[in-house]
Amino acid sequence: MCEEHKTGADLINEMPKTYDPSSVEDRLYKKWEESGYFHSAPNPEKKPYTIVIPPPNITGQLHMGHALDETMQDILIRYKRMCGYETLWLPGTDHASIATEVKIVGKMAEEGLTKQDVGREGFLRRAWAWKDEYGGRIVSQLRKLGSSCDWARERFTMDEGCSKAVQKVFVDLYNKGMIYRGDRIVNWCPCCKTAISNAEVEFEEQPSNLWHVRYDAPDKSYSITVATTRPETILGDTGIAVNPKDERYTDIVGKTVVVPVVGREIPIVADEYVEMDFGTGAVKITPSHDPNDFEVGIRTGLPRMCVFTEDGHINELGGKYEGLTTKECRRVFVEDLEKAGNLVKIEPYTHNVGTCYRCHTTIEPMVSKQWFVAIKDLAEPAIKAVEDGRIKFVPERYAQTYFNWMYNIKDWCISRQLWWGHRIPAYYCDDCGETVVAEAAPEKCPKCGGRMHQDEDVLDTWFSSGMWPFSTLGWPEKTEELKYYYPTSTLATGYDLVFFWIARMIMFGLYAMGEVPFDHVFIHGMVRDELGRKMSKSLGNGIDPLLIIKDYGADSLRFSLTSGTAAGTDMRFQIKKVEAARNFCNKVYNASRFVMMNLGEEPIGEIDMDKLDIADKWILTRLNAVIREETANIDAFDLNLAVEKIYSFIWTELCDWYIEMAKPRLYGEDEEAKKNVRAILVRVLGDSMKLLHPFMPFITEDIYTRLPGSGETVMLESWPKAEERFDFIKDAETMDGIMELVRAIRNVRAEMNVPPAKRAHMFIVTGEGNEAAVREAAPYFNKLAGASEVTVRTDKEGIAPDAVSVVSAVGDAFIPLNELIDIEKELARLEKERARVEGEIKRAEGKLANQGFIAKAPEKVIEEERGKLAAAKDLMEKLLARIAELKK
RNA sequence: GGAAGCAUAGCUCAGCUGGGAGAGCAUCUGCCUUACAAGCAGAGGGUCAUAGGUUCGAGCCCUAUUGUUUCCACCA
Repeated sequence: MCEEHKTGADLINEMPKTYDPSSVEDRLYKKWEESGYFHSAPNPEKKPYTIVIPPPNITGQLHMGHALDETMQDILIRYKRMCGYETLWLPGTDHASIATEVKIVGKMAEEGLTKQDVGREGFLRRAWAWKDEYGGRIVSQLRKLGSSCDWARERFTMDEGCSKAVQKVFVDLYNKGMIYRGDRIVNWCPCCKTAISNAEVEFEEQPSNLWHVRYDAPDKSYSITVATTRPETILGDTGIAVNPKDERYTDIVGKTVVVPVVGREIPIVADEYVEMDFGTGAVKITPSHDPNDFEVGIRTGLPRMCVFTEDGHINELGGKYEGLTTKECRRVFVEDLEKAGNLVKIEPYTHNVGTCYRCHTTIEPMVSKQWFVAIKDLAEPAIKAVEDGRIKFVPERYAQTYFNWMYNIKDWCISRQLWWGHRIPAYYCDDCGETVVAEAAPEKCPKCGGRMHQDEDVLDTWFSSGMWPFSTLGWPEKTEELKYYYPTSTLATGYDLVFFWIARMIMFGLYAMGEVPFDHVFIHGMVRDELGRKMSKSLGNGIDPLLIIKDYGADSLRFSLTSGTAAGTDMRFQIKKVEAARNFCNKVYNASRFVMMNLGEEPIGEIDMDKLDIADKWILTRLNAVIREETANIDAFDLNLAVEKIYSFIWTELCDWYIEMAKPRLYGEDEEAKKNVRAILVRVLGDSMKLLHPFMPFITEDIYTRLPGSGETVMLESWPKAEERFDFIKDAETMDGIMELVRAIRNVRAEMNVPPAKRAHMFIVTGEGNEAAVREAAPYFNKLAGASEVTVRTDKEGIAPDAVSVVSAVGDAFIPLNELIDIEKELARLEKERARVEGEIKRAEGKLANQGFIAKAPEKVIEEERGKLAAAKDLMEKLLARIAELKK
C-alpha cells in the first residue's frame, strides 16, 4: 500500500493528534475478514495450531467473562499465526438446552402461552426462530473484540454434523453398555421441570430448622424421635433407620411405628449409614426423596413412595395435602404435627440447600427414570491423560481440581425433560415395550412389529459440547480437517468449566478419537467488579464490554484485561486500568506520528551497521532483549508478563529515551545520520507493532500498515526474531551508565529548583575507557539534561571548583550554576547520597567477608558483588572530595 | 468435613529455576520542551500477614498460626 512514497507531511495530515479507535476498528476488522486472513485450511507445509472456542450460549450477550476468554485465545492465535503455524480458531455457539428453553418459555408466558399450548413442534419452531434471531448477536459481538476466528467454519452444537456426532456417541456407548436407563434419585428442578446433573446443583447456605418428630408405636408402647430438615417428606416415609450397633434401639429394630398425622405403619430398620452420635441416632427414611435414603431403601428393602409432582406440588399420595406446594405443605404439616402432639421441638439450623444453577430454585431429590452414562470407564483414561502429562493445565494447580472431581465422579445423568436439545435416540414399542437405540428411527418394532415412539427427553447440553473439539472438525466423517487439526492445541476457558466441560471433552475425546482433545488447558479467572464481587444481573454490577469498547476501544479493553494479572486468578475490573490502556494507545499512536513526521523525502533504506552510534546500539540491543523475553513469556502462557515487557519497551525505552535521543540527529544537518536514524526508527517501531499486535490488534495494524515498506497487514507478518548483529551488550551497558548520569543531573536540577529553561555549559569528566562513548552521547545531554554546551574531557582542569557536580559510574558532570546553588542544600543532598553509598559499601563488604558466601555462592554472583563494591568505593571517594570542596 | 488460592507502596496488582523490592493509578514539585497535557521531568511512600526453620543468602522453599477468598462433599 506504500508503493508511492508519502512524505511526512502527507502522512501527518492523515493523523489527528489523538488516537480514535472507533474510526479504525470496524474498518480494519472488515478488511481482515473480507481478505480471508482468518481462514485456515489444512496445509501440510505448516504445523497446525488450533483452538476451538468455548461456544457461548445463543441466549448470551457478551460479558466480561467472554471478553477475557476471547482475548486470551486471540492473543495465542495471532501470535502463533505470526510464528508461522497454520492457525485455526474455530468459532461457534452452544444451544444451551436449559438456559434457552427457560428464556423461550418465559417469552411465551408473556403471550400467555405454555409449552403444552404450542406443542413440541410449535415450540421447536419458536426455538429455532429464536436462535436465528439472537444466535448471531453474540457472534457479532465477538467480532468487536477483534477475535480472529475462522468464521467460515462457524458451528452450532445442534447443527447437522454436531447432532450426528451426538447420536453416534450415544448409540455407541449404549451398545457397549456404558449408557443405561434406570430409576434413580435425581436432582429435580421443579421450576425447569427437569432432572439436572450433580454438577448443575449449587449449594446455598440457608437458615432453617431441625424439626424433631416423634413416631409412636401402634400401641404407643414405645416411640422413636427423629430429626428432619424437610418435614414435608414425612408424607413419603417408608421406614425409620437406626445404626445396628446402637444399643438404645436394638429391641425395637424390626418393629413398626406409625407415621404421625399420616397414620401409615412403617418398619424400623438397621443400617450402617446412620450416625449414632448425630441427633437422636434415628433417621426417617424417604427413599423417593433423598439420595441417601434411596440407598438405604435398596439395602433394607424399603419401598419407594413418591409424593411430589414434577412441578413441586404434593401429589395424590399426599392425601389432604395434595395440590399444596412443598413449601406450603411444610408449614401446614408442621402445624398438624404440633396439633397431633408429635412435634417434640424445633431447633434453628443452618444447612446447605441444593439449588438449580440456572434458576436457583430449591432442588427436590426425586426418583425418576433417567438415562445415565456409566462414567468409570470413561473417567479412567481421562485421569491418566492428565497424570502422564499428555494434557497440561496452566496454571498447574487446576490439574488438582480436575483430579479431585474425576476421582469422585458419579454416573452422569444425561436426560433432561426438555424439548430444546438433542432428542435421545431411543425408541420404545407401544405394544411390547421393546427399546431400540439407533441413529435412525426404526420403522416398526423389531420384536413385535408394533409402532415405536421416540423418547421424549433431550440430552444434557454438555453431552454435545463435550464433543466440540472433534464434532466441529467433521467427526464421525474422516475429514481432512479432523486429521490435520485434531488434537487441538490449547483450550482456554475459566476455571468454572473444569467439570462441566473440560472433563467431558477429555473423556469423549479419548473415547471417540482415542486421543486427547488438546495439549494445554489454559485456565483464567473471573472478572469481578471494582469491589471484588461477582458481576451478576441481580446485583446489577455487570459492566458491558461493548460500552467499554465504544468509549475506549477494543485494544484498551484487551490490554486492561491482560496486564497486571496472573493467569488463573480472579481480577477486578477497574475503569482506571482501561483509561491507562487508552493512554498507552495514544502514546503508541503519537510515537508513530513522530516517526511519520520525520520520514523525510527519501525512501527508507537498510540500517547501516557502520553508522550506529551508542544510542542506536542501545535501542537495537534492547529490541533484541524484548523480543527474546516476550516470546519466552508467551510460550510459557505468561501473557501478563509478555504484554508488560512490550509496554515498557515502547513507552520507556523507545519513547522516553530513544525518540528523544533521535531528535538531535533528525533535526540536524547530517543527512547520512538522519537516514540511518529513520531506518532504525522504522525498524524498531515496526517490530514493536508486531510484538504488540497479538494484544492490541487494531492500533498496531493501523500504524504498521502506514509504515514505509510494510505489507498489507501486520497480522500475517513474521514474528520478530532477535538478530545477533543487533546485540551490543557492552555498549548498551555503557549507555545505561550515561542514562544514569542524565537522570542524576535531572535530579540535581530539580532538587536545586533550576528552572527547566535555564541551560548551562556542562563539563563531563570521564575515564579513558568511556571517553569515546560519552563523546558520542554528548549531544544527548543538550536535549535530555538541559545542557547548552557539552565539553567532554578526561581531567578536571579548568572547571570552576564550585560548579555543581554529579558523580556517576561512567563519568562526572560539572555544571557551573553557581548563582543558583544553595550550598547548604547541596551539602545536604550529598550527605544523603554519601549515607546511601556507605550503606552499600557495608552491605557488600559484609557479604564478601562471609566465608560461607565466598565458599558456596556461584562465582558469577561473587564477581558481581566485588564489582559493586569497587564501584561504590569509587563513588564514595568522589563524593567525599566534593563535600570537602564545598565546605571550603 | 476435605482441598486449593491469596495476604507485597494509600488503592489495584506483578514479581520467571532463591542472589540488592516493581508497575499502573493516587500523592507532592516543576514544566504547554515543534509526537503525545490521555503528556514530560523529578520526588516521596513497603521490618513483602505473624512466628519458627532450611540456606552463604528467603517476598520466593519447609512447618505452624492468623485473616481472607474459592472449589468439592454434604449427616438426617
